Amino acid sequence: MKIGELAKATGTKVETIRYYEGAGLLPQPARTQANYRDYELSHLERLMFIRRSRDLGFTLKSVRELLTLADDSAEPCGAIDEVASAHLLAVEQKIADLTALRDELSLMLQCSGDGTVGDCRIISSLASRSLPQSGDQASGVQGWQEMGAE
Amino acid sequence: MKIGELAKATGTKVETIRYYEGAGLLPQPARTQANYRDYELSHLERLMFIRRSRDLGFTLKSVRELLTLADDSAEPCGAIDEVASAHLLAVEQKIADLTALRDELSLMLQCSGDGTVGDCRIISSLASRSLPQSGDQASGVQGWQEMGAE
DNA sequence: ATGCACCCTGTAGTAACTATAGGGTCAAGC
DNA sequence: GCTTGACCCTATAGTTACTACAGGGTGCAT
Repeated sequence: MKIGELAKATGTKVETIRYYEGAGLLPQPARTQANYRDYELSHLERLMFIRRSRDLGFTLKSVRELLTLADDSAEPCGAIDEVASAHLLAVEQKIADLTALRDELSLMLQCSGDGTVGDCRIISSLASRSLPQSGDQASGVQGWQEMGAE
Repeated sequence: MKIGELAKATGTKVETIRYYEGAGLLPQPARTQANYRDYELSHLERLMFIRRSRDLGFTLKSVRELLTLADDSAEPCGAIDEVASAHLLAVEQKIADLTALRDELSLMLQCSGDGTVGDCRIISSLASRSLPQSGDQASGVQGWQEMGAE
């Protein structure tokens, strides 16, 4: 199957598939005479694995790890368990962070939009400190930007 | 105050401050004879605003918008309200996504690590489809990676 | 005068794609 | 037989929000 078909079958963009190949996640397929990529079922399956893992929030690094582990099917399950557990923990932490955030945001939004900016609660709420809470910068909610609050 | 002091006072890295200046979020400060940046209180306040907004998950683009709105303090509060509400909505969506994710992950993890990879539930769970659920690729959980599940 | 902590600019690297430029291939229709 | 359009190819640059150099200057203390 050609790359466009594979893309459609997995809901992936063509460029993304080529990117995965370059990143070593998807093995290089055979080529047709015209130098088109020619995929087989195994590629489809592997790509579905990758996409599903990504949907579940695993990084490509983790996916690579999972794939390596999965390829060696004699390996004990423990290593995979570890990757997944670590991820679950991270997800739970992220949920906790976001919940705290949501509470703060909705509190902030009690300022309904009738006054002017001068006495806007949101602005003063954002301006108020409480910032270097625990000293470190890299803590807290980070790395889940571009959620579309423009 | 010098850039290092400002950094310490706000829990921001020096490079990040310079980055904000380049990105037009922080106005260019005066310079000392030695060409060192010389900040004033207004810079400190503005930087705190930026950091707090970032902590609350606003993109730099949104922060820029909020700052522009805040600068014109005669403006009605409505526009600010809009930015913040959109963000709150996005956060709530993200929480819902992550919660669904967590449930799926913890279900997956019922496979305790005693078998071999061959019959690991995690792998087969990841391999199973359910992928092009609603046809579009850009949906679902996306953009909150590097949570450390390596 | 020598070390050290701090400052400067400019560039490249990170993650995971996405988009663009500039081309080649294939099947259909006129 | 030739063009049109949909598809394919490679290679490179752009995105977000930083972070990390490299290579050099400054200020103060010993």
